[in-house]
Amino acid sequence: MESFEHIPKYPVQTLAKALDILQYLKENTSTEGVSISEISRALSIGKSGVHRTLDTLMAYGFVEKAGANSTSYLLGWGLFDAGNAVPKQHTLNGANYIPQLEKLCNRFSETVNMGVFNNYETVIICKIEPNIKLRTNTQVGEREPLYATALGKLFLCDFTPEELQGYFENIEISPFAANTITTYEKMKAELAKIRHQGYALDNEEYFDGMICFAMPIKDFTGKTVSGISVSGPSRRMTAEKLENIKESLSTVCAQLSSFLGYNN
Amino acid sequence: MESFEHIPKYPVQTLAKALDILQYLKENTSTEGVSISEISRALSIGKSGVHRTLDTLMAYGFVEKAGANSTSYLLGWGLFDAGNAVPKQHTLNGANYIPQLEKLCNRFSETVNMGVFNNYETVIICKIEPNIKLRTNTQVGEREPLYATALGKLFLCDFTPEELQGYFENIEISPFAANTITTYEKMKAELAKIRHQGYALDNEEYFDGMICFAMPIKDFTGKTVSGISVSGPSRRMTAEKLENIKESLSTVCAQLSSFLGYNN
DNA sequence: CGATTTGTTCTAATATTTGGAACGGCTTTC
DNA sequence: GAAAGCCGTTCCAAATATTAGAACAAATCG
Repeated sequence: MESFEHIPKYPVQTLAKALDILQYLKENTSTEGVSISEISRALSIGKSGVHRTLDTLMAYGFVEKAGANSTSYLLGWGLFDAGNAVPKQHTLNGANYIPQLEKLCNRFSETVNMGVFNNYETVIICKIEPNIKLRTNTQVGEREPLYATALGKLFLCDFTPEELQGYFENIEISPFAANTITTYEKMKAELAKIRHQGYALDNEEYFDGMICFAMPIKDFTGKTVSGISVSGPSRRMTAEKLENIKESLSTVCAQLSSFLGYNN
Repeated sequence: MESFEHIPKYPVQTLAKALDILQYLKENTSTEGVSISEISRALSIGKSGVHRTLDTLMAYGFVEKAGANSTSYLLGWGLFDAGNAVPKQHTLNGANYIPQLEKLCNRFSETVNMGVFNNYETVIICKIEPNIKLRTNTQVGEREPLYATALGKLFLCDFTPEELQGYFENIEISPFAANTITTYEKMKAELAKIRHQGYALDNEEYFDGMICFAMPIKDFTGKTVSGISVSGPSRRMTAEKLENIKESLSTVCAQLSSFLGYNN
């Protein structure tokens, strides 16, 4: 996995430690926050260093104290804000794609996801659900593995055989569901099929009982920069419905791709 | 103005510079990215330092290169990721407020917003709309000025007269709509009224033809940390309706405030 | 009520960051 | 087409900022 990540030649260690702390804070799920001592122990950084780092991060709103008389820390709204600025700088921003995703959601009454490729994972950047009461496991901002999802396989299509092999050698493969593709060879064949078809199908490869149909959005270089998926329970995703989804998605993705300068 | 910000006793300067760079990157609106030299000039940090810092930030996905062969930088999806984790661990999260906001939205068939105070602006953290087809200009994660909105004025209520004056001297005032309050004196009177009433009204101060009613959520220190607003076209926001909104919001905000330890 | 653990402060030793200079590649300009 | 300028990148030694650990008071636990 390391070979895929960007490794700075001249890392700023102080900053790296601060980002490690931020990452550790992010993994906290409670609203109680995390104490300085806990961070110190977990990351093997001196208490005083953690203290000073959190103090500085707090000045920028990236972390906050957890509340009442708490001395524990949470991620702060300044980080929320900064995070929400990210999509605006990326190429698809001007395309006004959300109404299109909503139309797709309304038409098929299934969950519509949009994802981008980042650091050998898919980041869900937009999610439209048919019924607000039905919540699936994934949420905006979360990451999904490439090899087990329809969106992810679209991104894998841009990998050379060597890159794909490297990917499979470096990541930890988990059989999430009945049909998860777990070997390089099978994936190679699958990707060939996807490239030929122009769409990807996740047939119970990530969640048992769930099928996901996805198509790519490409930029002017032909690279798949994003993708849209429609997913639902297998029994509702009939062949006929999938065919209709394919047609609709095809139109939307072609339009967004041309927005990015993709021809043909 | 400064007195509001948290000033670390022992700042980690290296980290502070990195966060300055991140903030500068955030202000960029284009999809072209920002060059190392530009950042270096703008923030008076040596080119090599900017380079090394960006390299480290890139390793964590907080920034990205703008394109395959580009040497300019954009905010990265790792930051998006981190930002989306913020609401999940915030104190109000445990209050499970979204259903309450939805109830408000359903009851009045108007847009319900929730905002928090951060860095002298309001950050919209949740937005519930009665009809998905009607879109207002604001979106989750975006910032609104304090002086022109109902939510913002709630936060201004915590300012001392000196702080308020400093605020008005340091920000750029734009008359967004017919009734935008643009002077310190008028705002001072308005805030006194709001403090007395316990709610804030934006009567066509941000968008012409739009009225917004807001009430504060306070934490254990009595500080207004968040607020909820209901907004709609003036003709629909009758006195009677506003009275009903006031009652409903009052209940919800009191409940959420007590959740944060606010007494009385 | 004693024992532990917490956050915070301080200091001196250390390792880190720093900015400037140098380099090669690229674009612009004359 | 040559030269000048700007770019990102690398390197280095000087100097600064960070670090870990100890010390302390306050809070928590048994």
